[in-house]
Amino acid sequence: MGRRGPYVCGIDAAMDVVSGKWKSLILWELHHHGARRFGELRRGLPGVSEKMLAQHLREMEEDDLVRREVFDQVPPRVEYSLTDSGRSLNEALRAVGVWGQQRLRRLAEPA
Amino acid sequence: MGRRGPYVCGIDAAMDVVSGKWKSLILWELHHHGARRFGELRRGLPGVSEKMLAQHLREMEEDDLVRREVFDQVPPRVEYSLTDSGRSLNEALRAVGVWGQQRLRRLAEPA
DNA sequence: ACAAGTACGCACTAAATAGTAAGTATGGGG
DNA sequence: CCCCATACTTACTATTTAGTGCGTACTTGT
Repeated sequence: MGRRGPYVCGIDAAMDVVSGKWKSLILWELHHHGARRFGELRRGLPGVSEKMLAQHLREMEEDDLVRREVFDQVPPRVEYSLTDSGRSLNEALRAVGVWGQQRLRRLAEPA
Repeated sequence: MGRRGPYVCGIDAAMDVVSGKWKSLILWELHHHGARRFGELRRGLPGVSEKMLAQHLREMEEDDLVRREVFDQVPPRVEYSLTDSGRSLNEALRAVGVWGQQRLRRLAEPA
């Protein structure tokens, strides 16, 4: 899929790992719910398909943003949580989220 | 192109306007060079095609991130600069850029 | 016996995004 | 006269990304 470098600067390197329709939302979900199972995440992200969710989680695992823990049970149980790197990325995105909320307000009030 | 809403949260609303291979870099270029002409931007973003640059600039103008000024001269002169909204988005992205630089360091030192 | 829930993988299709090459109008330089 | 530069647009193609639906293996519930 994506490129994983070479990057011309930090923003470039960061945007590469968050670009993907659901990645920032996955980060957010995991951040404020802690560990979540595949199905919980799916229900928390209305509209995501199983395929995309799995694919994004794989990539984020490869990029060391999320940790995947498999419990040897039946029915299968798999939990996802943020790594330190994922947590700090999510924090770095906070200011962006605030900007986005202002944008939402601007869009809502056409003045 | 994209969606321009509806958005489930601020991050979503913000990511929508910065997603695009060059948008964050355009923001950065305009931020630390001030007003720039089309050709200057193109030369400042190695690898961008004229088509993509024009397309991204149109979208960013629509999203009120950049301002476009046309000078009635021959040969044509068009200048792009950040709006207040674009400037504040760029500031919000600063933390993300810092995170990305750390990632670059991690990628460089495979330790 | 049969459907549901679990966490996916795979094949196929559709849609979005990006690249390439050419064309537009104008004036200056060789 | 022809080419270069400016700032694009358009047409066509290629690549990437996303959506749909089915299959898997096992267990509990009806």
